[in-house]
This record gives sequence, C-alpha cells and structure tokens, in this order.
Amino acid sequence: MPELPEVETIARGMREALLGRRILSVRLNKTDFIDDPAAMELRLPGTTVLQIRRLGKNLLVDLRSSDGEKSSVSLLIHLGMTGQIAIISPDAPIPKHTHVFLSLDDGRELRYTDVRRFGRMAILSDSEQERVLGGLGVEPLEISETEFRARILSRNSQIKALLLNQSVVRGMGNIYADEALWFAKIHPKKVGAKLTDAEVRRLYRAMQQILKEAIRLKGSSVSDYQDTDGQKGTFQARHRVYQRDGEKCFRCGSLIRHDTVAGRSSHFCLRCQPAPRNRAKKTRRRR
DNA sequence: CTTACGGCCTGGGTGC
DNA sequence: TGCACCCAGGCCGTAA
Repeated sequence: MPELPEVETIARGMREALLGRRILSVRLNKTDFIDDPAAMELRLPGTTVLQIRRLGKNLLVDLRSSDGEKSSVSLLIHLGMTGQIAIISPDAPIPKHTHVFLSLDDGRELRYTDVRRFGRMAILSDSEQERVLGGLGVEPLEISETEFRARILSRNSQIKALLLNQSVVRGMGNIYADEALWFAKIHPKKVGAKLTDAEVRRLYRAMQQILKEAIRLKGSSVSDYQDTDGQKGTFQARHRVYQRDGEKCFRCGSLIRHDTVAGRSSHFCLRCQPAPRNRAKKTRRRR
C-alpha cells in the first residue's frame, strides 16, 4: 500500500520520465475514481509536464497548457491502496484493471492500474488545489520537533490515530505508523496528550529515521506496490512489527501481537510498548 | 472537538 | 472444485 516512501519513489520515477514531456491523448476505462472524467479528456491533451510534486500520499503533476501560461492545471493522483503508475511502451502487455492511458510525445505512455479503485484522480486549478489539499498537515520529514510536539500534545486521540490522520502529519499509513511506534516504544493506544516529552522526541526521531530509510530502499512491497519501472521496494525486509504477529520482537524476544486500534490492525510488542493504564474516566464517584 | 462505523472495491486466504 | 465468508485498508461521509 503506497505510503510516503512509496509515493516518493514513484514521484522520483515520474520526474525522470515525464518532465518536459507533452501529453498527446487520453484514454479512459473505468472512471468512477476520477472526479471529472470529461475534464481529463478535455484538458490534458496538448499540455506539457512542468513539475511533479508529492504532498503526503498525493501526487501533483503540474501542467502548462499549449496556449500559453494563462490556464495552468494540475493532475492530482492518489494511489489509494492498490494504485500503480507505469511509464512504458504502448506495446507492452496491459495488466488487468488498467484504467487510464496518457500517450506521451516520446512514444511511451503513462498507465494507471488500480485493482480496488480506492485511488483518486482529478484535474485541479490552483484554487481547487487549495480546496482539495488545504486540509493536509505538515510533511513528517520537514516538520520541526517543536511543531510535532505541539500537534501531538494538544490532542486527546490515540497516538496511532494521530499518526494516521493526514491533517496532523501527512504521508504515514498503517505500516510506518506501527513501525515508528515500535521504535519509539509507545503503545498505539496511548493518548497523544499523555505522551511524555521523551516519548514525543523518540517518536519524532523514529518517524523521520524510518521514513528516510524506507525511501532509500524504495519503499515496502507488501502487496501490489511497485515503482514506475515495475520494480519492488525492499523495506518490507526491515519491518520490525508490521504483519509479524506471533514472531519474536527484535528487541526483547517476546511475541509480537496485534489488535485493532483506530479501526486498523495494529502490530506491537506489549513488552516494549506497554499498554497505557486506562484511567476510568467520567465514572465520578458519588457520595 | 472526538470516536465509531459503514461504504467503496477486488483478490487472496480459509473452512467446509 | 466450488462456494460462502472474511480480511486487507485510505479516505470520506454520517451519526452520536
């Protein structure tokens, strides 16, 4: 599932293949994951790729129109759970569930394949970008420790939910949230506001270290993920807890467990990440 | 503000 | 071999 390191890897591949390329034509199959399919077909042909940006798990392809600079648009791509982008010869075999084809002026095409169609595509003007992406939080690799602390300590949600909440920090999903919490020795159910300064510091450092390492290894390929050249990432070999239920903790040897936290399966070591004392709240003692 | 949950979607795994 | 069932989870909308 593409999270920040996987999307970053894809963004880099797209920069290499797409900068300066012109889009010649658009072909669509299923369109239920596209905000306005007609706008895709109408506005993309003839545009040139100026820039590829990544905001959390979102990709933005900034385009210059053929008729000058007056009407610049961006193509928003969110890969959801199973979205894949390939930049490849039109003669290559077409995988199942390929729904978008953009033919390019170098003879190749960009293909979007998405089994579950949890992804999203949209054509956005500058003002629409603000509307659609304005709620996003800060990049976890750019946020300061001070700002991170403020965003965690001000919340009464479980820390796992905060890490998954894209308006707090943007880009982490289930894998990297679990991994960061294990490194920081924090139980996923611990409430953000109850973290100690030392815990926040460990979490901040763990989050950044893990994301950097995962980007270096081109992401985690646990199910469908692959980059724009069809290559898999290798960070899954470094997972300490994610999907390691029943295996030994690399730090203390006790067994990794899992539980549902914030509606997601969460993996942790109960010995390294002790469960928070659940304070009996609002059972006010009477008389 | 917060949590909880259903819905979207398909393939892979399990149990019978 | 088939079939019913459940699970994976990012994100959005709704309800409490």
